[in-house]
Amino acid sequence: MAVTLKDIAQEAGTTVMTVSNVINGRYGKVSQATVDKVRAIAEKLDYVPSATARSLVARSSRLVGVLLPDSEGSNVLVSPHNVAVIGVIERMLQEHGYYVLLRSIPSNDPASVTAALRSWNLDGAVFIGFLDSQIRAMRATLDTALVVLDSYEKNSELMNVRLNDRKGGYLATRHLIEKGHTRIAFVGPRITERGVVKERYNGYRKALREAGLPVDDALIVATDVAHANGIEAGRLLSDQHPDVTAVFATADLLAAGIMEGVRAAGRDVPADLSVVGFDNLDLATYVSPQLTTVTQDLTAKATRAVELLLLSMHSDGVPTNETVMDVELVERGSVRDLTLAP
Amino acid sequence: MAVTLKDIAQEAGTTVMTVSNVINGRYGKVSQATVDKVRAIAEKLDYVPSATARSLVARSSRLVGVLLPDSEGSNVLVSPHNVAVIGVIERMLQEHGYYVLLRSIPSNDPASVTAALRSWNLDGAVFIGFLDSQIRAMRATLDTALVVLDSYEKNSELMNVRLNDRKGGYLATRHLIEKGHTRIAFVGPRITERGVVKERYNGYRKALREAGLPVDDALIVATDVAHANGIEAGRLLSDQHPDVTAVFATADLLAAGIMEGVRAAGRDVPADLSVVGFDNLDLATYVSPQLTTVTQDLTAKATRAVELLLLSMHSDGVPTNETVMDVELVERGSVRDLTLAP
DNA sequence: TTCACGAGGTATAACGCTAAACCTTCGGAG
DNA sequence: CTCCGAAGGTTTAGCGTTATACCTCGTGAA
Repeated sequence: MAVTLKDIAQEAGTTVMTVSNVINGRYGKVSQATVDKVRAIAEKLDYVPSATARSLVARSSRLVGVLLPDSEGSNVLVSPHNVAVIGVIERMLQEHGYYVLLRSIPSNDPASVTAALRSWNLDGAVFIGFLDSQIRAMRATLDTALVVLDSYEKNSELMNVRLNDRKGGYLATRHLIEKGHTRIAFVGPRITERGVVKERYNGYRKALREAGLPVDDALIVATDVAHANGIEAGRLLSDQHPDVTAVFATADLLAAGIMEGVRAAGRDVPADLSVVGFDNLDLATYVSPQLTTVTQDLTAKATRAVELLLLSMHSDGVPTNETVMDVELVERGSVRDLTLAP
Repeated sequence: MAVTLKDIAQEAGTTVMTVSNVINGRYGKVSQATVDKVRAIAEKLDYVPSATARSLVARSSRLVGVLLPDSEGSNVLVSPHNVAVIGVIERMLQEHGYYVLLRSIPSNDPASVTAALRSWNLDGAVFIGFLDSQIRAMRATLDTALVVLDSYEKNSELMNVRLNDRKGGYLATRHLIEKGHTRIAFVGPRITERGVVKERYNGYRKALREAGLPVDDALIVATDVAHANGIEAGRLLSDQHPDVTAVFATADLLAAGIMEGVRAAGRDVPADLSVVGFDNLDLATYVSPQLTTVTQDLTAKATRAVELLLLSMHSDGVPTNETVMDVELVERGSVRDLTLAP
């Protein structure tokens, strides 16, 4: 049985309220002698205040939900990005005295779980990696301060922190152009109306246009972003598009696969085909040649998200609508410089 | 302001207690008419019971702590293993009506945070990836049902779920022996009195002895388990031990590095050197040749851990002391069969 | 001498919920 | 016609805290 204020009060021969005052540093109302006595007893009994009781009266739980989609067995935790992000978020919230309630959300019926979460009276929530439709469903049932990571919905009052994917696509493609490439393939998931891929594609287009190069739809390879898909894409590219000298892949995993596929087809990276990825996974430095890729500052992203969340938890005005985090290109060994003598 | 039992009672013209009975399915005490009315109103007002209030009276929080060590910026979440494990744990606990409180613990002063956690009156806790000394410190302050993942402490009353690392080392080495290798290096962290590495090493020794092969300390390479260390080790092995035809590396990351180092030294895997790893990371299938490695069933491990935890949460008797999960060898392309004609 | 005031408390109520004891009514059984 | 028990409640108390209002001194000013 846990020690309560009452226990301390009894032993100190005073009231619960006085003990509470001491524990919470509300001196002013208490004599030094009492403070000392209560302090000593609390220490001796190893008193820890009850978070639940406090939540009840304070009408604030000090709990922040971190919600991830759970698609039958493999949830988004799996992405190394999100893992790092969650780590940073947890640590920051901890510093501010908040606790993290981790919850995976069934993709088919997100609202069912958010309803359950509401019972915890969360002070805030972070959504990571959800589809827009899911976000909308959850936001409706869960009633808290809220920040979303990586949403691409336009017309919303959500606080959203996402990457500058367009710039990423642009930087990758421009880099290839600067190195003398003119036939540059775009490999990634099917391009939709809006979303990450569309953004990256827009950056790709922009770079091409800016350089006066044609945008050739034949150079767009639509595929999933797993390693195996990359291998296939690399083969295909080598076989059917021998004129292509460079690829921008929307994910490192894909890029790594492409490198292997190209090699399997008897060609070489970067001699015959240059590759730029996106994400800067650890993997990018494990492959050889090491992968030139687009990188983001995960810590900065997570930090920004928590800052925004804390802000909107403490003041009711929603401060910003969308924060777009910067990206950079990391040059490594997977791009050949065609402007040098052959 | 959240809807409470009181609100419903008012609107239904009855008492809080009756509403509580209806909400919790304690019929028997309530007429069908009342049940229906209260139900309807609760639905209409979108009532969700307060978890904090319930915790307070039930003296059980429905909260399970999942604790991870946090060593200045990069916590153990980073390991893909633990990520998967946490995912499974969360989902299982969710099914049983528990919520997960995720917490990273400063490695230097673990007890400070566990004290704070105690205020949540956790129903249980899972420790993942801690050192024995830390576990002891935390166990002392945190007073709950408890299950530990991957501890190698012997003499304890902890419930511990760990891998059969010894068997892993044994299987890897035996496989190499079966393929005709006799000079087999062991690459991994320094071997300590007890712990993962020691266990794997014991397995390695056992396989060698069993085959009547000498155990040569010169073939033990102590190193960290990062990719870069692997490269170095691969080089070193190629340069200084040309007679060695096979390596057992205690981690896939290391194994992948070794493969690269060997290649950098102008030799080939598996032609000149065979490599077996440990972990079966995704990476193992991304490298070429694909890595032969020791694998574990992460889901089984996480499941077992939660089962044990639930057990010890519900009954006070500590059921088991240590559960050792099985491992298997996955054969892929990084081992050469020397018994075939050259 | 009286009064106001501050210092150092104590008492009460409330947060939202549940367990347990306590009231009504009503329809039989004795 | 009295008493009993069941059905369908209601009341009271309590989980561990905190906010707020309320007491009781002793001191210094009027």
